[in-house]
Amino acid sequence: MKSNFNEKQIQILEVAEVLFAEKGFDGTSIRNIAKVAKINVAMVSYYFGSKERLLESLIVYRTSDLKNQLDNLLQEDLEPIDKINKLIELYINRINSNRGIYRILHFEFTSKKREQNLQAFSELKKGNLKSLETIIEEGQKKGIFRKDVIIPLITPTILGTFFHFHMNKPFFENLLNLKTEDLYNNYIKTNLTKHIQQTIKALLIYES
Amino acid sequence: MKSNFNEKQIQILEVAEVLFAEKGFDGTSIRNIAKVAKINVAMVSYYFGSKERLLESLIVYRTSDLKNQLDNLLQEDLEPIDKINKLIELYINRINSNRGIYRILHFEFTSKKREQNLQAFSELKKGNLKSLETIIEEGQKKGIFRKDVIIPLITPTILGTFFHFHMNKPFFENLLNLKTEDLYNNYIKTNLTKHIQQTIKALLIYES
DNA sequence: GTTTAAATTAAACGCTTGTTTAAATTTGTT
DNA sequence: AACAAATTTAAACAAGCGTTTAATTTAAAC
Repeated sequence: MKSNFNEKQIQILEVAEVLFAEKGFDGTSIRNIAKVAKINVAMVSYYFGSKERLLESLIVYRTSDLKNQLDNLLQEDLEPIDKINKLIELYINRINSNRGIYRILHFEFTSKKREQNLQAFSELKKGNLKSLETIIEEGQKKGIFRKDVIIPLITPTILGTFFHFHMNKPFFENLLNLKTEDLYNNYIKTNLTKHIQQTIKALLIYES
Repeated sequence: MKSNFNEKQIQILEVAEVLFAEKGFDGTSIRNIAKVAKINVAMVSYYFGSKERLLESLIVYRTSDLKNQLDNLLQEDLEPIDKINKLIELYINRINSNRGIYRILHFEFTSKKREQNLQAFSELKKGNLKSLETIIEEGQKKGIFRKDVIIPLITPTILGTFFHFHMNKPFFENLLNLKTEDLYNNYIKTNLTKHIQQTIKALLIYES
């Protein structure tokens, strides 16, 4: 898919992503973005109209191809539990390599004041949930998954675990001795991913 | 435990809590706090020194008695799994009835720029983890809990699930038809709490 | 090469920010 | 009642905010 933004716009968007993620939307000024991106303050208004619209553009720019990735996964020929594991891996990989925008989404779109812009984001989440539902129902029909799980609460467990870990990065770096960025990333890719997969598997398959 | 803050200070703190939670630290101005609390803008500086120190005071004011609650739980005469369930309930109840401050902690103390104030908060988290560890090791000794779980990752699953649900409140209100505040609260108290307990139990007890 | 449109700039706009000042008021003590 | 200390106030401060303006430079079209 070709992007609707030109070079200059992308340059601004990517600086904005870093700064919004680092210091929040309110904590970042247009002058701050302009300085880092080495452009004039007026360029943001010129290209995006306003600071608020810059944020919207950023979200469009970064989340437009997730749905495709999920659809591809659904059509693979795998056992339900393997699909779940792959979905967890996909989520974590994706969020982990787009930390900036997901941090921004997490921080800015949970507050009341931005509820009006929520629609596109909300549709994205509903689509994601639908994909998960499809996989789980398939597993239930096959008699592999238990039927008393509340499917909409599984996403919070997957994403919430990851986010809570990542949002408390300094704490866990210290606690688990993850001194370098590589060690930290590796811990996410292996231990944290495995923990989440293990947790969801236990939840779906366990029979008391 | 008696509070170190006088009436006027508490009045300011509680308004600040509401506004910080609602609009974020950067999104809330001292004049905004002053207007809602019906005091003069200068009073914040007079009583707390600065806006930043107001935030620190707020955290002290709201988190000073959690440790006691956890210690009491540890000394109860219960099976490990019941202690875990009670701990989950305690966490959720506590966070749920102090949503403001936990939202603020979650939002403000995960960004790089406030890392220096993190120490007191970090100690709190370490203490909480220690309590959880004690319970799980007890269960492992008794042969009830599996031994290949990564204990520090259980807290992210418990709290992360809750937070992710709560941070996406508008989405889940819509999805699950929780039209009133009462319905929403009740869903947390019953279904969400049960989901988390079920998840952690499955994780701890499941044997492949 | 001239004309037209797009991009970029510096400067200014009015407004809000956190904090300080110094004067006024209230409260407590003798 | 008189004094001192604590509290509260309105006003001012400099600095930063998002956005707009109008002039200038660059690029494209003819």
